[in-house]
Amino acid sequence: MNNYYSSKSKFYVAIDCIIFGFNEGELNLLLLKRNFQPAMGEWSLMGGFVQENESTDDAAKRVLHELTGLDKVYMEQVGSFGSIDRDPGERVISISYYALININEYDKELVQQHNAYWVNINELPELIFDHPQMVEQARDLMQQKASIAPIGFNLLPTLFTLSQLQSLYEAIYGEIIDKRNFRKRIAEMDYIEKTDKIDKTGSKRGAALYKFNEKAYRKAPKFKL
Amino acid sequence: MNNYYSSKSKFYVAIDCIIFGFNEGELNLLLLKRNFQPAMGEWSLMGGFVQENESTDDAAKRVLHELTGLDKVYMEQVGSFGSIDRDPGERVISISYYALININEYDKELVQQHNAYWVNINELPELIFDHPQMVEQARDLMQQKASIAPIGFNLLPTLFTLSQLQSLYEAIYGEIIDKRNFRKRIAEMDYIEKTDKIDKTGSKRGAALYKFNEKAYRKAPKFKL
DNA sequence: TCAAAAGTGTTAAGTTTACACCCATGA
DNA sequence: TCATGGGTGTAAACTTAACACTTTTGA
Repeated sequence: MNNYYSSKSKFYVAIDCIIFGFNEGELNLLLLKRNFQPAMGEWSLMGGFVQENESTDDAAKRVLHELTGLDKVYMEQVGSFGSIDRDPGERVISISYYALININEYDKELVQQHNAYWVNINELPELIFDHPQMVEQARDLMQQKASIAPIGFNLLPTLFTLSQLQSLYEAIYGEIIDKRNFRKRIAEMDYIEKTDKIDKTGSKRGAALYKFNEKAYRKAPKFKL
Repeated sequence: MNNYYSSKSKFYVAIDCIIFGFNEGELNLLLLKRNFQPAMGEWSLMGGFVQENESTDDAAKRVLHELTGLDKVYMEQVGSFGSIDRDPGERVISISYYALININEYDKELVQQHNAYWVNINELPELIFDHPQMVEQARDLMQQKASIAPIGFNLLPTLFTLSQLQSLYEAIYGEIIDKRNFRKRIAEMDYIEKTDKIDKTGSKRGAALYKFNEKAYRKAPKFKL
């Protein structure tokens, strides 16, 4: 250590993850009912401490992986939270990230081991520390980002119906969307491709399944929903 | 310290400030030509380390104050930067904030002592570490925020002409704006109030001076530029 | 046969953009 | 008197929002 840094303080730096999932028309968060200290028995976000050998982005991936078993998940930094007493046990500076996962693909055993549950985002329990603010900021940021970039597909299966997609955006924005206007806008996005597959689970008639074509999107990256 | 935290690593946490000023139709950043180690002689953002007795937001205010002498400045967190080797001297996690200041009101002596200079944002020198990314993110965030909230006024004197205001927004967006359309939009914002004062410095004819009425804005907070 | 979700176009309203000349004044 | 920035309105283009009925099929 050279002299320049020697008189400075060091801090614990934590990661907290706001994990979004989408199921049956509702946005959900994956929350821990803590079976460990501190704040045992209370609800919190999944978290962990940054380690020496990893960047903060890598730490966020690791923490998400520890709970869900998932890799290569869409994550975005929300920001850092640095009030002196935000964690009553110790001074901890936390960096929060949100993640968008397909609710069918996570490791259910790991989640059970952590005592984690999907909770409807409109019916959240009380959360510890400043986690409510983290959730609020994550939600705002995700909503904003989802309106200008095609990140919503991370919350859906590879193949989805337009009704599912619409219902997802209705959940993200918290408002209903006109079906014809919605489909008109989707039709203009050539990278949202109709497949020849039909989903029969959602209706008697059956609905066409679509997929998001990442490569085609990169060629014509215009998106607005 | 309780057992929960004891095995975890601690980190230096720094603040870096992207300080925006506006002068003669141009956006500028206040940058240091470092007369200290590390990276002496190179250009960087103003920075400092977070201390035990302050929140990260307070640390950002302190760091800005150390350079400019200013208090109560509009600041917003850009995000945290946590690559392992971002600071080649030591592992340092940095949180960056941008600040909007009135270029007429800072403490010039302090700035001189720090060997800091205003640099046109379109002619920036090479910056150390990951400061270029911080600047880019700050610029994007500020531009985005300026379009939906009346933060631009922080870059102007209390009284300003519509030409100055337009020129500011042209600098923020990096594109020219139609004068009549611009003034139409301003006229709809009742909280941007015409005073009976005239600025004669910018033209022979003289231009009406306007002011931003914060209280009136809070009653009808609609803004879009 | 009917309930339930899928699918499909047109029009009105609102917003955004383009555009050109006169005014007041000090040098 | 003229060069300079200040100040003003209208029409066309475009975007967004509102709206209702037919189709398919399994129960």
